[in-house]
Amino acid sequence: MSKNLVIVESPAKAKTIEGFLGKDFVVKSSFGHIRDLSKKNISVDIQNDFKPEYEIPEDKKKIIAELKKLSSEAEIVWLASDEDREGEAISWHLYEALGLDANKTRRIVFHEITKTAIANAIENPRSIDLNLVNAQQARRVLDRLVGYELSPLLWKKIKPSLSAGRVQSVAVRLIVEREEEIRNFTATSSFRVIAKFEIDNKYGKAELLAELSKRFNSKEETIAFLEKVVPAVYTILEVEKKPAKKSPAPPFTTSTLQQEAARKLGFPVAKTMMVAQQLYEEGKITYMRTDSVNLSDLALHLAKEEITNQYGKEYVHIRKYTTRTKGAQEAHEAIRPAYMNLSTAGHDDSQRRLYDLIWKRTIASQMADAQLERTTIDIGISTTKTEKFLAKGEIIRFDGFLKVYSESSDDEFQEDETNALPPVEAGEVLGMDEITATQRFTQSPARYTEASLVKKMEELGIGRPSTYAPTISTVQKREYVTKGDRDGIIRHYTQLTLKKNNIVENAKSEKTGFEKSKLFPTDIGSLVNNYLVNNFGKILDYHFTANVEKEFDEIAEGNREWSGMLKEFYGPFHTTVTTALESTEKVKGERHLGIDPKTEREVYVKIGRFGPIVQLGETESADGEKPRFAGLRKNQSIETITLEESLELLKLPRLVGTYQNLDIIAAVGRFGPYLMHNKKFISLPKGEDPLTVETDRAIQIIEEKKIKDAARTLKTFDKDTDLKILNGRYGPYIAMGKKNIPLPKNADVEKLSLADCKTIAEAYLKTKENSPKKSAKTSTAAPKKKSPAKKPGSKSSASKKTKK
DNA sequence: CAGTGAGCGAGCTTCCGCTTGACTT
Repeated sequence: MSKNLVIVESPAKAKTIEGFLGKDFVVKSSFGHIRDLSKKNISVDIQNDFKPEYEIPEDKKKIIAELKKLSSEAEIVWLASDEDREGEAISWHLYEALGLDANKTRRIVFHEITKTAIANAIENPRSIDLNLVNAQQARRVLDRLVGYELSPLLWKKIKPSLSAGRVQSVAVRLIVEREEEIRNFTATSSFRVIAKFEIDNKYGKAELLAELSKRFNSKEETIAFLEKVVPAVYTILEVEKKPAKKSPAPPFTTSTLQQEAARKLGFPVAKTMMVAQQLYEEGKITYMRTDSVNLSDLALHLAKEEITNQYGKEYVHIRKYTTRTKGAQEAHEAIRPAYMNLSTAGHDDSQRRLYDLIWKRTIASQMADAQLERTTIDIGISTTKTEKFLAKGEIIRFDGFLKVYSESSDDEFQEDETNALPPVEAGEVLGMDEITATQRFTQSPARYTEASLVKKMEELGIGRPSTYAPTISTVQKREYVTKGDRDGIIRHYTQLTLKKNNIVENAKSEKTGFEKSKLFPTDIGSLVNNYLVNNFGKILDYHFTANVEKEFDEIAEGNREWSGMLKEFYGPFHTTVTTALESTEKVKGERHLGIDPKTEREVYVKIGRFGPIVQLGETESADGEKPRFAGLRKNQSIETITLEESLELLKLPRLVGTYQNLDIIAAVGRFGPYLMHNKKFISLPKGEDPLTVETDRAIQIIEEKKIKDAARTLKTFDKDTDLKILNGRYGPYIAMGKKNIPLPKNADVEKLSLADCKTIAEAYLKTKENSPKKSAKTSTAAPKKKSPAKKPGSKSSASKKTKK
């Protein structure tokens, strides 16, 4: 009906813009891309200049139908997707899929969502930039070729359902190599010497801590130094004061928001994005997937007003930040509050905290520098010329932006705390209270957190704001990487103290290396990575993306033909894939650990069907004896396990003792350590070791489990002991043999007869057979996927989220 | 929920980037 149809990418944006344009405009959203290569096969005609075969995915058909109808009725269709490579492609796909008429189609772009910006865009339409579209097609096709040729290779060589891609494989590589660095790291130690001086001058009494200009590598050197300074006199040589300043960090991009929300609020990146999305949809913040640090003029103006009102005009310093990130496309503004004068917003705690962070960061970015004064005091030692003590301090003369916000750092081991120093003057002689020399160790590189991995990926130009969080979830879903904690280790160190002319040595210990929510590579992650790095080094290269981006840019500028670029890449790539496929050998990452002294058989560690295992003996041995296997424990890995640890594992299953004339066996299975008694499995509680658990304790655990099971049993039948009604996590259910059948919500357990149960069970199993695509055979391989078992009759059997 | 590991081998898995819901678990 309307004269003008405007199509943007996001519905929230559509709503805002519609308000700015008059009645003659209707604004709709495409919800992102509307066409793509088919998921089922590679969908690229390689022989025919890599022609992509596009289709409209099922969930976009309704949108396309609606847009088609509206566009046929409109006089002018305005394609207003983002002004980057992907946005240009969206416009082109819309043009093609909707069958638009060139004469009534206009391409417009705007950088900020204000009435004037949009009016301005409408005044200055252009046509679709096909070079930019082709650059996007090259990107899309290259990613498809890499992903859909490498993944099947992994299925064949390593394990089904694995995946590889330009982005995810490099992300995994970063984590695997960081782990290697940590493993190869050897800590060295040095002695850090700190003196405590007593000041007593015209300004009063005070204490002054100062560090020696040199660290000693050995205890002997340290002691020699301390002995040398026993008779020393300490004099202040110089007091140097220097002005310094600190500037605020730029406004948030997706990546920096994820980092700060992780550091300051402890949010995983997926949570940050979810909460930001909620705030965006409420109109509280601007778009949350952006690589731009730019703020609109309107935003700057309002920030200035807000800062003046709240803190005074001396706190205002309007700044224009420029993006230095590799490959940034800057189709949006930085992430900022929609209304600068709204200092709090959000419906729940997470929303309020994230909004607060965004508000403060944005406001601070437009505030004055903090003015500091850094003081260094040099303290001379009368008995040596080669060393001196230094005291460093810092005071804030003008807080500026620090009044509102200060950025956190990833560095967990910041040792230098800076505070104000007491007033002193050159020439003063100081009283020495004590000198402490503490052995300090160098730290291994830190494991990545989700957020620090995003930071690294952004630096390398790998991935985009819309994919950081999904990529991190993919590599975890594939079990290449797990998020976990590491207990620290106790480290012993030496401390030497000089006090009242005596040198005392103390042996001390500290806990070090404790890590929480860090990314660890799994064995399969390392295995896949090593295989890919060895065979596809070019793609796994940290600079691969940056290099192809340069070529995409050439295509975008019209200086290069896109199918030619792909041909150059695909030729050698495909040859490598083909040769790799020809060798039929499976990749198992096998390591030979040595020989078991008892049986004199070889011990190996490798990846088995269900994960890493140790193997005792050959698969095809001359004496026909079969090998024995044992799974690795959670905190063990193929790369680090020793022969001794492997032999320990091979001691299982082990006979613990007997109870009620039946054997108790301890072993480790798919779900961790367990006891087996009377053909029943009983998980070993945390802290119990299957290798050492004793009979008495085992009996206790078995009895506890029996009591628990009894509490779980709601009803049994004498005629059929195979069928029971139990109480589970999701309410009462029928346990029939190995199958579990949930009971209807309103079922009265008391009144149910055996026949009733059987009827319910049969009905349930029947619907279950029919509902999934294929009838579920006994699933041999990956038992991960569960068929969506619907409860019969009740559609709204909404089981509320279970908290763990 | 469930507690294997050999070998055979149906039928399936998979990429990156744009965008939101409609669904479980």
